[in-house]
Amino acid sequence: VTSSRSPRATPRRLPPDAPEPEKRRAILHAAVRVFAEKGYHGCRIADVARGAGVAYGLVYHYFQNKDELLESVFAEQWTILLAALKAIQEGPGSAGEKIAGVLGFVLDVFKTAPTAVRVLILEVARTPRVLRSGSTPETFFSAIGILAEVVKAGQQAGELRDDIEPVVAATGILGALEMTVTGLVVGLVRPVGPSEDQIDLVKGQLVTMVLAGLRAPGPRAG
Amino acid sequence: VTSSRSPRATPRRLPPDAPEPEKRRAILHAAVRVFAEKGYHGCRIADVARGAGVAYGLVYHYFQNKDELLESVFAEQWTILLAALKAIQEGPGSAGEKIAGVLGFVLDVFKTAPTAVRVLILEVARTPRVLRSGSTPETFFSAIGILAEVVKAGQQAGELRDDIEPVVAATGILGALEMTVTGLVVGLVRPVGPSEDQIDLVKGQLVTMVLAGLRAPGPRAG
Amino acid sequence: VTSSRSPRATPRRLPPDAPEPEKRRAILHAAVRVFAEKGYHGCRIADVARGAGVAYGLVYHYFQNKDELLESVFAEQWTILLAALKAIQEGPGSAGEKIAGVLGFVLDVFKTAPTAVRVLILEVARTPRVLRSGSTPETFFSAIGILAEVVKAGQQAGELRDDIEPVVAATGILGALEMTVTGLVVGLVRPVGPSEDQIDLVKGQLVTMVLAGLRAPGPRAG
Amino acid sequence: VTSSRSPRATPRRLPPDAPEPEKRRAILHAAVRVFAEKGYHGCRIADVARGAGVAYGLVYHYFQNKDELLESVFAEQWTILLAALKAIQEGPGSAGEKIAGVLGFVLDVFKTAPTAVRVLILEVARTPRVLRSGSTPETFFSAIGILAEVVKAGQQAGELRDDIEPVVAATGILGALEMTVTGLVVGLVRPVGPSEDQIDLVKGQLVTMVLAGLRAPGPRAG
DNA sequence: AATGAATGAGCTTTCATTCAT
DNA sequence: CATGAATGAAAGCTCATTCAT
Repeated sequence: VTSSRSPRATPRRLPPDAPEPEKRRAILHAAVRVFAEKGYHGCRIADVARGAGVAYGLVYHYFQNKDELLESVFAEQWTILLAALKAIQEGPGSAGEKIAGVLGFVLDVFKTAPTAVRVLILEVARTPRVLRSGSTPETFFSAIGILAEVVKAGQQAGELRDDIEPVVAATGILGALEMTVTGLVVGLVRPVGPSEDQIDLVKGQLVTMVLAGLRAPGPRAG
Repeated sequence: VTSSRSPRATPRRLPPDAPEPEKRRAILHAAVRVFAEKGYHGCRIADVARGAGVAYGLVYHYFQNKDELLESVFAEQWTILLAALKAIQEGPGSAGEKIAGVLGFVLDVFKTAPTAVRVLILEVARTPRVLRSGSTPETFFSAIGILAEVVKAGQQAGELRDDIEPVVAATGILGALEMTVTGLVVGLVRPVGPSEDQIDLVKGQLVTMVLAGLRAPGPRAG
Repeated sequence: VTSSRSPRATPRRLPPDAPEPEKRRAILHAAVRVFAEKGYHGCRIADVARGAGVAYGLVYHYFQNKDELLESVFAEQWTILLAALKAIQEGPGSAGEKIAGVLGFVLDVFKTAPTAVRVLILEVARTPRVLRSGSTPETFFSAIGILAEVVKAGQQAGELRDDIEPVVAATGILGALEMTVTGLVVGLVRPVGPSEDQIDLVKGQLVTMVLAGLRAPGPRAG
Repeated sequence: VTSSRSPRATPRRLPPDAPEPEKRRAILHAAVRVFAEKGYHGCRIADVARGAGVAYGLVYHYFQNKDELLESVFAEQWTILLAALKAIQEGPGSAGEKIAGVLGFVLDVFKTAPTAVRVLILEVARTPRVLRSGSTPETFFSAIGILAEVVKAGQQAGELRDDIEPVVAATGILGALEMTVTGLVVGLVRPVGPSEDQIDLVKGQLVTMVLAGLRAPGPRAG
């Protein structure tokens, strides 16, 4: 693992104005695929280049090094996910509806882009320290933060039980979600090649369970 | 010329009767440490050998190769964990108590051996396909199976709600547990260097939440 | 972790059209030298690379692994030799002349490139099964086949005695040739540093003996 | 190749009186087998020990090191062969009969112990310099020497043509013999699993050819 | 922007040899 | 005599990274 090399001199990110070159895109996409397929360490940049149909060296033209490439993959995926979560958080609806929204969103994305979700889910928090720290502050744990906000709001509104710390609750929720997706990915929860209906079924049960676990044991809430 | 070698006659596993050699133990222990510290790929067998205080080659005397070594680490840890889960499952108590027991057990172990738990938690299901498949059938998913049994029994006893499939429930529970441990490990849920009290606190909240999520919405159970 | 690699898509052989890179040549040449000097097993890749004046890794850029490298050496040398034999076979002249031609050709080559011949002669059929089988069908035994054809033609023309099977004859001829070259190589037949005259002398005697052994015991051949 | 290690301190040959220990025998036998099967370098002493059914270290009890072991194998085999050749040389009969005797002897031995012959034939002169030189003066080339004596005697007796140097003749003869055996071993000359009759056939043709090649072109000798 | 040959440090694996028992 | 665990140097192979074109 050569991660801790030089202190990132020129972050070869694009100048903000220029349109993103097509091949950079291709590389990034290929990286997601290869990454999802072989994991962080099994992912050789030769594979990525081949997968993108570009020359070996071009990867290094667009990305400083392997770590920056993978970091970009993460960043991109997380940016999307976090934006969605934030939108849900700031949108209308009760805390319960928002939580259900988050669970539903992730599982819906999974239906259309299991590979990307797989990358996000299976590899996060298992990548070298260096990769996570600093340069990519957006991680699973940002997601936990957002969800914790939702929970806290729900508690203050009396909707959710308040004998559980928001962070603990959020952690549990996302854990359950992640493992469920993992289960779907590896074919545990359901036979592989996930039919959408099955996923919806699972989604419903997951939402039920999670909300029941958080709902304030109010005066006969139903 | 590795080509003309005959395929290892004697699998380097121990004969089942013989007592395990002290140094094999040492290597295994060192492997857990190094593994936990550097992750699967950062783990060089040179480190393991040094950590165990043995010569380089001895690792290869006891283990076929790096993969088999790490596989053994997994297998060992899982064997322990699964045995404990099974004991809980087959022991006395209601489904709720058993589930609480599982959550408590894992978090208790974490208090005494965070490193080992970390290995189990952080690296499992993130290791190369090859490693997981076949040789080590005991994985996280066996654990899910056991827990699903507990849930099913609870449902049949009318103790737990039955509108959630046991596997889905078990997946959610273990997911929440895993993410909680991860949170503890990476210092999200609480500041690092986990004081036991804090862990107990978290444990209580997790149990509360999980059980609330599963309990049958009975006639005013309180 | 070599396990999860996908089996090399592109065989590192050259595309048949492209001109052979200069350094590949250099590596091959160096391999012949080192190989001849130290034999199959004494031949370390590091030596070859150093001998060719290239970096270690480049060897693996052009050749899959050590075995493939040495296989290429063999293949190349044999290709040359077999082409020459075929040319002789298909050329003009009596069977006796052709046999003499073969013997002469090999010994002449030996005069100018003893190293290469040495590789061919001393290492052939002593290399691991794997190396010989399949991928390099051109071996000593193809040479025997060609020579057997010559013998058979000579027999049918009444020039050579026909109470000996062509294959047996060819085997004997090439055996005598090989051992003679070996003798020259190791300095048995003549003091080392073979003077050309001495070789010519030996050549003459060998040809005499071989032809006498095969000639049809005709009506007073003289 | 660790051949050139220390200058053989204690040649751990047995004291000449003691009977050879049974296990030493076993090791030697196993060495022949493994050697024949895998060649000089593929032959690991672990294999030999296992093949002999003795402990790893015992090999080192009886033999200084790997080279000495293999040397012993050679020495033993050659001792037998050279004794036989010498007996033939010093026995009665014409030069032609003696040459035929040598060819016949080797091919007969091959019928009963192809493995041993294979070792002798396929590996000789391909083993590291060190092994051949000095300690084991008995090599293929001693055999050539003996045969050359026979030829010389035949020439002086007017039986064999004298326009060929004895050494050259002997080299050719043994070369033809070796290659023929090789051909039999690898199944070129005849389908594998050599039926004895086929070998006898080949033997007859080989003798015919060799003698015809050497016989003095006398006054109508027939 | 694009290419891919070239580099070499770093890691895994092998195996002859030693030695305590 | 006999054992086999222990040692460690040596060599094969990988792959991130560079660079001339």
